[in-house]
Amino acid sequence: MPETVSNALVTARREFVDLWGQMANHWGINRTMAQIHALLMISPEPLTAEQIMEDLQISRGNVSMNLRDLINWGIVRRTSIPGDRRDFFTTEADVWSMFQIILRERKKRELDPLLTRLDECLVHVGKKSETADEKASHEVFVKRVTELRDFFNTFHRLASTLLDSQPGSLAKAVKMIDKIM
Amino acid sequence: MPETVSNALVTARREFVDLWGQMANHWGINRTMAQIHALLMISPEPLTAEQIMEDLQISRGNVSMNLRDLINWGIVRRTSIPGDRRDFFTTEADVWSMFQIILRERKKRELDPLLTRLDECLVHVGKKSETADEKASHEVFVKRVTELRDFFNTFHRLASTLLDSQPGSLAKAVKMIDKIM
DNA sequence: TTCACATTTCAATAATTTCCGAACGTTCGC
DNA sequence: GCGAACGTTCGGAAATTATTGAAATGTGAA
Repeated sequence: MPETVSNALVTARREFVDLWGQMANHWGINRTMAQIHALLMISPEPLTAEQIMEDLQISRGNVSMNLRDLINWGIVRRTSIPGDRRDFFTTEADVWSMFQIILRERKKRELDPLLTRLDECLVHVGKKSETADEKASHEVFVKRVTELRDFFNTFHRLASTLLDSQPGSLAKAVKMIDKIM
Repeated sequence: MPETVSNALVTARREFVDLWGQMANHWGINRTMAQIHALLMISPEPLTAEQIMEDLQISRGNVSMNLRDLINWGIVRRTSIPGDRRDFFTTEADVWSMFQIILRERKKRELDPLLTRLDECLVHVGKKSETADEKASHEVFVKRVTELRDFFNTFHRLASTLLDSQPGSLAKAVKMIDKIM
């Protein structure tokens, strides 16, 4: 990153990195990880760990571990520059691709296990019950869990669809849905 | 909640409460809050604070504060039973309504501010830059932030649409998106 | 191979979040 | 009014999560 950037740009960059970090909190994501990601997104060229360290004022180890996580998520790549021994890092430039990568990962880590475990709840609860009280409890349980399962199943299908669709599909779909309703 | 529920039902209930609590972590939500919510979802009748306390083995204060948050979110209601001085609590029974309530709240708390602040980033960065390096940085910044803004704007519209749509709309919408692609 | 530097790992520490429980306020029945 | 039951709040403890810093490991050039 050039060191000659203007004040306005520096400020706006900080604002963005900070914003992305704050958003991460809401989404259950480590703040520093999100800040590194933000930094990479707005950098014209790949960055070294040292540059990230200095810009965010965090330790070497912290940068290293969070970069590893980002790479595991699939949204950051390690690149190299000829004649330079250091590792450089970039993030996926295209917003839609980035969204798909994150969606794929969260689906795999959260949605799929959620559906599996909801089904397990239904299996484990069994079929019959004796007393009237218990029957009511049983019925409500099965009803609610089944509804949740169906609901998240819709999301599952939505995610699958979005995962192999073109950029812009979402926007188109939203417009169409608007018309229908 | 009846105390005569069978072992299988008790186990399945615990499984569900636990599952919901774990999911909450991924979504940046307090685990206990989610467990209380789960408990209310699978209860045929409203519960008292004391029942929640005992079931989840947590303190009175913890229950009280988390119920307050749940009520602020709008997904839990305080009800009363004639002849009983205690407060009873229920959650919205319908999954789609629950989804809409949460969506509305998250839109207000996260998406709207996000869009505002992304726009602010674009305003603050200004228009011109001098050096070649800076020009590149500037351009990339504006490009990326604009793309993100547009992307989240699509979500904003989607959310608005879903907020005043009928249950089942999402499922229909998913089918439509499938067709488009 | 050795050197110099780059990178990763991890135990210790710091920061943050969550939670308990005591103290307080309120309401109701007596 | 008084006491009992109920609900809320909040300071600090406990648990969890994030971060550092330094040692260990890896890597490429000569």
